[in-house]
Amino acid sequence: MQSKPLDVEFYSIPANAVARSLLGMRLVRILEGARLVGRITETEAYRGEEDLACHARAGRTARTAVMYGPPGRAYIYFTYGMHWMLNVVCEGLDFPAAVLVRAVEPVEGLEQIAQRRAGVPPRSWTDGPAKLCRAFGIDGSLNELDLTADNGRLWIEAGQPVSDENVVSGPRVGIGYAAEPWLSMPWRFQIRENEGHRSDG
DNA sequence: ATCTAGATGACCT
DNA sequence: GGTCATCTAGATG
Repeated sequence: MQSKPLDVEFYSIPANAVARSLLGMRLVRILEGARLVGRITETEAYRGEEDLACHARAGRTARTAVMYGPPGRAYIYFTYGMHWMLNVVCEGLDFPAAVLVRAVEPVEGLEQIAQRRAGVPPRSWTDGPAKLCRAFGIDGSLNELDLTADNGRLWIEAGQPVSDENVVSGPRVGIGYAAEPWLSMPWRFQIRENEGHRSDG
């Protein structure tokens, strides 16, 4: 399936809407000549300086400057001393907003992914924001990259859209420091089948 | 299945 | 100097 990167329009709407729409889209990474593809299954939206969970709550800094730039760029940051996180900038110029890609389902390039995640069970290869970055070789060198351009390294393509009945939304993860209403804002989205792994009956 | 603690460095106050 | 949009291994039912 050959496709073009999603265009700037896709990212020019409120970040929570982008986060919802990104479910089912395809994250594509060209790494050492190999093509890795993952179906996006979980996202989170962060929007504005008022959002106390958003990095931009501290205003424009060296780190958050990307979020104030044009939509469709990658915002990739380092945390916990060892983890990279992939976000896509959303909304308009000078309004800081982004969507964190929290999980994907491996679709292509399984051999390369398996290599990068050696010793880890397949189910856990890309089911977390830092895990997928490791599996896809995404790090700070790709920060600020334009994901709407033909950059030959990283972009997002259209995929099979997910219907509302198959989407679960809820509060964002790991932001316990934030006050209400931001703490409970339902800006985390995931595909229902990926919500939990229970098989009871 | 669920909990806990440690890793490890950039970032903001 | 404390905090962090996390992950993993290890211990416990």
